Amino acid sequence: MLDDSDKPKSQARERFDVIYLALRERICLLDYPPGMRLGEEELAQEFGVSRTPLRRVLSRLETEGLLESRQGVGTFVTSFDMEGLRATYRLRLELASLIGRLDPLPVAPESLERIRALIARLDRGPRPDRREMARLFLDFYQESLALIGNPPLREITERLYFLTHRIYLTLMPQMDAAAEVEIFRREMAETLSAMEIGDIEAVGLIRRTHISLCLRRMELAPIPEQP
Amino acid sequence: MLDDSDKPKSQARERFDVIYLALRERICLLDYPPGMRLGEEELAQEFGVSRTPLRRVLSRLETEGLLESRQGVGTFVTSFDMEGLRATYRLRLELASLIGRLDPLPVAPESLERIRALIARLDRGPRPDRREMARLFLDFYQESLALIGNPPLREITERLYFLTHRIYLTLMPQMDAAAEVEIFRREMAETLSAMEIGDIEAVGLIRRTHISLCLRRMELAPIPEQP
DNA sequence: TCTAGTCATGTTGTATACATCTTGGCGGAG
DNA sequence: CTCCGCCAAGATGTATACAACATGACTAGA
Repeated sequence: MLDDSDKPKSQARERFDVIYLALRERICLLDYPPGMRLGEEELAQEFGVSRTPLRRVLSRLETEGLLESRQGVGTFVTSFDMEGLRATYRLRLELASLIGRLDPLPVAPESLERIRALIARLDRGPRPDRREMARLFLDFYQESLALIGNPPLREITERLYFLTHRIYLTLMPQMDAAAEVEIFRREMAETLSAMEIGDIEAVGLIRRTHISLCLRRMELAPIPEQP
Repeated sequence: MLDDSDKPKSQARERFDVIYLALRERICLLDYPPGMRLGEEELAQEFGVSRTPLRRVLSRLETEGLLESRQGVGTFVTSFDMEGLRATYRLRLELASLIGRLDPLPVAPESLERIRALIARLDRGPRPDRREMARLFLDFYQESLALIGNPPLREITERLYFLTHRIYLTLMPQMDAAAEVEIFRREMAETLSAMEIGDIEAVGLIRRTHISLCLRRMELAPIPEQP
């Protein structure tokens, strides 16, 4: 999705990508939490464009399930009930085991370095707050996506991550924060080991395991979400 | 995708769906073949709306990979090179085996009737032309989709079908027409048998097999497509 | 004749004004 | 006091005019 290929993009498409990526990141980092209303006019002013191109971005985010527009009311960040969350997680789980089977890409040395840096960021700093955790998750999964050589699989995996991982983040405060940090640290370390020996299949299986365990922990979390 | 749930849709969304489904079907049936240019003004007039809501539909079809807009040039129906086709088919193949594992839905009796009617349509009539075949494929796969209880999996499976099956149709004239018809007939009959005993897992595996064989036959077809 | 430059033409992209819809508050009748 | 209905305000959806852009034909020069 949003191929970062080197061919020149038109200026219009460039603008679209900037706004799209910015809004998607804000939703993913919970700067725009589920249920929040977004004002089209306000956003258009912020990015220095009219409502027309901005609405194009919002429309796409809506088809991806991140937003929901209701005429006369507003545009809102979506949430998930546990049933929808479970369905999506079960699919993500199956897709994870495919990344090693469908055209895996070779591991880039810089990718290993970046993951080591992420682990160091987690170890050195004090206890990270939720937003810092969200940022770390995002940066880490970017490296995972880089291993997927099958274009539609990469696009779908990315989309489902942005769709559901933010819900996990909203449930984090009701979970054992220190434990979650430690689990994430272990996932990064395990993934790094697998990548170092070039075993992409193992990377997929590690991720599959953690997606499954993550879903289980969410199901045990006390408060359900209202759609 | 485009949930046919019974809750009332706003008038705007209703219009969007009508136009979206109409254009997607035309692309899928090769009424709009790969490479064809679509005029926004012309389409807007046909559907009795202005360019604004029409462009919303075109924008979505573009993110789904069915269209490609270039400023100052036009909006074109996309094609695929063999590499992209192979990647997408390999993913479709893996997804097919999931439909029996992820929340399969019970078989509706009317669905069995409709499939029997499709087989009868193929047996009674004369040798069907390509467009009639495209219509039969579409109607048949609609019944397959109805078995997928996992919403994101159903949406993705549907989207990838509309994205690539039309390419198979463009290659059909260079293949053994009678053989292709017979293969399709057998797939429908096999699927019907599996559905009659409620074995959705088998439905998925049958489909997986035929997707794999279909890709192989396409790879052997003489003329490659230009992107 | 060939070639390079110019511009007219038609397309998609953008800005803006207006239409349509939902919601919440206000006010009067019971 | 309660409840029903109306209306005003603000949101998204739509229509239209204009800008930006790519293409091909045409022309002038070598």
